[in-house]
Amino acid sequence: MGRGTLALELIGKEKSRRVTFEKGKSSLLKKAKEFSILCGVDTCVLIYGTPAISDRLDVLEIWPPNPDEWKLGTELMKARTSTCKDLIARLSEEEELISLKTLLGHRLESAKKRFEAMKSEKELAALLLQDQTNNIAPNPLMVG
Amino acid sequence: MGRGTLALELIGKEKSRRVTFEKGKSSLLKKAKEFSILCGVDTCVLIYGTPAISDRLDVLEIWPPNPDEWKLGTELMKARTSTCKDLIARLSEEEELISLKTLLGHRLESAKKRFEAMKSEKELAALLLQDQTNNIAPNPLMVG
DNA sequence: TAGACTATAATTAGATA
DNA sequence: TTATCTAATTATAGTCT
Repeated sequence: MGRGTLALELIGKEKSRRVTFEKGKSSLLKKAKEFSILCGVDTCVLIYGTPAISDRLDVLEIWPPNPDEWKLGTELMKARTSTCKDLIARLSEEEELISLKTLLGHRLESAKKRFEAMKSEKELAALLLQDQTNNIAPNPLMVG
Repeated sequence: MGRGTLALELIGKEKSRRVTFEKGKSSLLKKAKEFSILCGVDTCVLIYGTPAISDRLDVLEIWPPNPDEWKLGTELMKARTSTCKDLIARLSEEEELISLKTLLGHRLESAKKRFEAMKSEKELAALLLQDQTNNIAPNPLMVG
């Protein structure tokens, strides 16, 4: 599209790829928001920008934004993210399991073990509280 | 867009809304696929089409398609869905928790309890196996 | 009912600042 | 760098089959 036509394959030039990534991400999320509002359906987009985009870190981007990461509480932001909360609220127990299996696949087992390893409710509460005040640190396993 | 311009609000007429939903879904997923290929990033889209679209059932749509639901094993389909598998494979433990918190939010606790209630590895294996052979049945809690 | 058409709106690749 | 511009292309709302 635009001045020239692009083949449907990985963009070779890193600079062009990064520019197209930033433009395309905005466009995709805008489209998802429009679609969600016009049709009254909850929509969620996950983008895992590595390694073609970020050569040093893995970046998992989630739309609508993670409620834990909200810095401002304006009505506008609340409105923009309400669909995600509704989605969460309406997920049944079975659908949670289906979502988990789909998104986590064969790593379901390790997630289960992780949950079981949590000794107390306090530990979980502390973890949730921590992410509300700090940015999410790059995972040490992924760096270097 | 098109012949007229549409306000950014829920489309009132059910027929128009359903048509826009079908068109918009195709467009959104096409855009996601293009974005994913051009920029070399893994992308996942969840659409929860209820109750504005489907008045009787809740329909959770996932792109790329849920591997558990594949009926055909062509190379094309494998290629189209490989990004989702890669996404899953590369999720770190921390990122799993972040994803879980975002997608499940306040229902994290109930999911945790559900996992803990599973008595043995055999139970989980049986559940996974069951969904590979059967279609996912509509949740009785959601119907009627 | 679902698909094709099309005038118009929206997007965007490359260029430029 | 990051933002803006714009010709070229794609998407689509309403209409017609």
